[in-house]
Amino acid sequence: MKKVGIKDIARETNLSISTVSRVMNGKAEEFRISKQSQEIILETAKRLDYNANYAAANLRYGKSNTIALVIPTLSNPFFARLASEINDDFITEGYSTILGESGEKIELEENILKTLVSRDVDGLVIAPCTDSFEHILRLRDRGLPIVCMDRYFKNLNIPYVSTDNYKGSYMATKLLIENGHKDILAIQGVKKSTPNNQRLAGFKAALMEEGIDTFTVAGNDFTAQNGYLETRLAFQKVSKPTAILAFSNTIALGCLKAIKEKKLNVPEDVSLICFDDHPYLDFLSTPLTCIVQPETEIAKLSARFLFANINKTPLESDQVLLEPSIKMRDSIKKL
Amino acid sequence: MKKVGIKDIARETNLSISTVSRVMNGKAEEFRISKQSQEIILETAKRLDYNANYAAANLRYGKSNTIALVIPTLSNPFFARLASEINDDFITEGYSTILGESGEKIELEENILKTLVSRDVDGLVIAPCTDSFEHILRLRDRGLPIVCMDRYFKNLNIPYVSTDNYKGSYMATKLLIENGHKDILAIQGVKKSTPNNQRLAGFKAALMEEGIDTFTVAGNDFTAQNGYLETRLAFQKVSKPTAILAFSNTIALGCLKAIKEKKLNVPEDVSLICFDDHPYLDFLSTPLTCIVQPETEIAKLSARFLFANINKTPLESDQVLLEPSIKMRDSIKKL
DNA sequence: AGCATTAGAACAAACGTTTGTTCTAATAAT
DNA sequence: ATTATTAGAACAAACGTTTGTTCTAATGCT
Repeated sequence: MKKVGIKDIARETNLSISTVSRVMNGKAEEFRISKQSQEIILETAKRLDYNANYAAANLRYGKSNTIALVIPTLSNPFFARLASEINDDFITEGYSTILGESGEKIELEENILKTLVSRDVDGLVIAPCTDSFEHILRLRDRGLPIVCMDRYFKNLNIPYVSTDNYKGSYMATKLLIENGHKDILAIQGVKKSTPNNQRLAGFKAALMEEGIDTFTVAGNDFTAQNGYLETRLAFQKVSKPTAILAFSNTIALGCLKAIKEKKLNVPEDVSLICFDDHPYLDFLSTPLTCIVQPETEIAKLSARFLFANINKTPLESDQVLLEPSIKMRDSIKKL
Repeated sequence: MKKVGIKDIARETNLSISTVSRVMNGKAEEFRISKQSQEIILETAKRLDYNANYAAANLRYGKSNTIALVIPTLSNPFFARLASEINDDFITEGYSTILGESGEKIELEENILKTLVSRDVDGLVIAPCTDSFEHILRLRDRGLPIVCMDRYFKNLNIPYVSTDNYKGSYMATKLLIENGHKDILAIQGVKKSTPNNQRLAGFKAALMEEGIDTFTVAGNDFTAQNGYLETRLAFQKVSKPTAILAFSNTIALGCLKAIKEKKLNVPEDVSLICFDDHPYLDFLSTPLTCIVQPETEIAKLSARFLFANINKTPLESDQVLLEPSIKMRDSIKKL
């Protein structure tokens, strides 16, 4: 692809390369380039349709104006939302985002990070897919600004922003219990992820507090399939749960499918509550009560933390858990 | 960020930079580097945790191994799906994807494309947000491999892959008519996009064929809000539509909301059919019949076309419309 | 008039690769 | 023994910027 460079403009205007460079970078005043030269340069730049070569600039300047966003998958609407929001923030700060999807596979995640270093990204926002962190730490130790989003490492002084998943899960479980449920099935997502662990802990803590020790935890993926399978399994047992806590709305969708197949209804036959809000939850046959995460704030804060890190602006605190809330709809039955 | 380069390896091994480069690029045999040298280079590369500097390689080699993906927004699940699928394909071909979201704003789209050129992307897959194409053509004329995905320009010999939206809309409308509907409201999305135009045309053609001339077209955005607003408006009129054709499932969600507010039901009071399938459609209070697009194939084919273009492998045809299909659920009432 | 200052711009090195060319031993051929 | 060949590797230019330094007129000062 033919490109018009700074050099072409220099030739065209009979000015030097450095002069052109300075004008194009807004350093004209600083280097007292005459108004006249400035004008003629800007004009020919427009006329020739000049495009800076970032690779060259990057090489020289040591900055790529590029940020890596690494998430499990865009097909989970929760992450798609986050990605969309944070991409916006990156753009407005003058960065482009390079997308990485780990597909919840640690080897893939490691590979992605490797190529990112090669691409010389200026920062990384990641939702790590497991609890392994050596590869991330290695980058941090090399000085790459990093923030964990949604998923994080508690004891690793890497900035993070996530929801207080423990609390969300605790609240949801309490709600279920308050409504008389004593036999609750929790269908979890990816086992080694922080949110999942926290949700599990919150779930158990709430049960413990109420002296309930009959519960089941099943599942291993934030997918509808997982929700479907585990729900089917649960309903084959003799003692069926009266309520299900799904660790994501995608999982809940699977639950719904299994429940429907059994010709059962929510909440008459089973109560259901799940993590992550979504517009469609309002229109399901039974609108689903859910734990909502403040996605926009998560994205905004993650971006803020990252740029603080990049620009070396000290920050009071860069590890935060945002408050979840519960959106009441109609999927919980009072027993 | 400190980085280990080819130079460090050269110093460490007492071999020359070029030798190291050749080994790292798998050109060892070609340049008859001794087995011994190869081994020692590979080993120290691993030991030092070497990371290629793509910016430098790009500058020299003129290739960035980067592809730009420009879509309206990730918060539309349809595009999120496409993005996820095609990102996969890019990765497996050894490319990274740079993400661009136009937010349906042409100025933004133009800006994005401008910075992409600067970033020296090797290719572009775009779902253009309007019918304006000069900025895209300019890139094509400079030799940038481009393919349009979902949205395209009919007479512009830029490769594209999309669904036959005319047909999809035609089929859907026919279905409605066959079920006795004569007063149909079409709620459209972004007006100047090809899919929207095609859907509109298909809708009208089907009506025409049946000699029906009472119909309404409203709306201007692929959002739930738009669907909500237009549905409300429609129900304020004296002659209410008996069926709605929503140009996206996001729009349909808005319809549903308005319908629910009016204490009406689908399909008893209004029939509803929409574009784009999604798992949650199965679990709505009334499972929605929809026109499904072959997203995976769209992504796969787009990637194929792009790489054919990049690798200059001639292609029989690179402008295709894939077949839509209708997934029957329960949202259409026989009048 | 002579020197110092300044405005305006050019020069040239450097960033980390890739790659065409050249160099140096060692081996093979005569 | 001398020359030709070859294996193995080093040299050096180039990619398009950015930026510290240097250059050249022109102006200001005494």
